[in-house]
Amino acid sequence: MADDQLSRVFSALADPTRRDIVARLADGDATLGELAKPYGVSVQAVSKHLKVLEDAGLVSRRRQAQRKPCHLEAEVFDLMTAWIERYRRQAEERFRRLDALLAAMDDDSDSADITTHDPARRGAAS
Amino acid sequence: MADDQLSRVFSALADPTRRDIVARLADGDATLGELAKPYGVSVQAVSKHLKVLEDAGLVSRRRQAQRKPCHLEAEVFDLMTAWIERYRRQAEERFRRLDALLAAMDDDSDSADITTHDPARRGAAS
DNA sequence: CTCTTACTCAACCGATCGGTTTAAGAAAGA
DNA sequence: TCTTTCTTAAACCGATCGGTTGAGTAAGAG
Repeated sequence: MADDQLSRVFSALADPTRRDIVARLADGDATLGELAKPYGVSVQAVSKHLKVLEDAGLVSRRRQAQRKPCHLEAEVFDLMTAWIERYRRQAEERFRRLDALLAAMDDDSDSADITTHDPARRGAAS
Repeated sequence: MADDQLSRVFSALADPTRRDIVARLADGDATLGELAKPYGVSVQAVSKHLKVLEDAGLVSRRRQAQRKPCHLEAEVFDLMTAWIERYRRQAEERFRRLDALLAAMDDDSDSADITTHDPARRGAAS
């Protein structure tokens, strides 16, 4: 995997177990042992998941006696939403312009062939 | 990798090349050949990237003569932002309550009721 | 029909991933 | 100190990933 933070964050959240861990940490800090219980895997496996989340900056941990509770660092979410929103907006702006163009061509129709974008596709989710 | 769509979307965007492809498609549809040019890898490699994006629902393609232009399906972004916002909000709400609790304990410092936040509560995800 | 363009399929390769088991810290309590 | 509890490290394994090369398909253009 690439070593930039955005890649690490997306990659970390690509795993359902790690997303579930994040979901539980949104509710409150927890230790490795607590986090590991619900899953049918070893504590060591969950420890690895935690390390991935930590490397992505999504989780921080501070030693506290023997324990080392995990804390969700929600700010990193902003990195993703910023990226996502940027290109969503860009795509939407592009659609807006295309729709305007098509509308204009509808008014005075018989010029220009438009093969670059099929308006029938708009709004078709996946 | 897990086979649910959220995992596929996060996983697809965990790769910088694929994010760059998405960025370029936000600017307008493009063919495989066009997309492949800037990268120092084979056309086949880029074709694989496109397949990953297609399986995630981020890109659609329709045959058009020999070509098969790629089109960005920006609606899938909503799936991610919904997930991200949910847990960001949840974490922020939690912080808000904790701050309020600490403030209350500061005001009248011996009757604090710590049961308002139950750390054992489980949030389901994925 | 042949040639060229655009794309895909299949096999392979090294690296990484998610999991295991086994072993080794690190900190508190007896 | 010895024990117990919680966490990490190391080695290993099968599966998947990102890339390659080489051959194959689809559809104009001559």
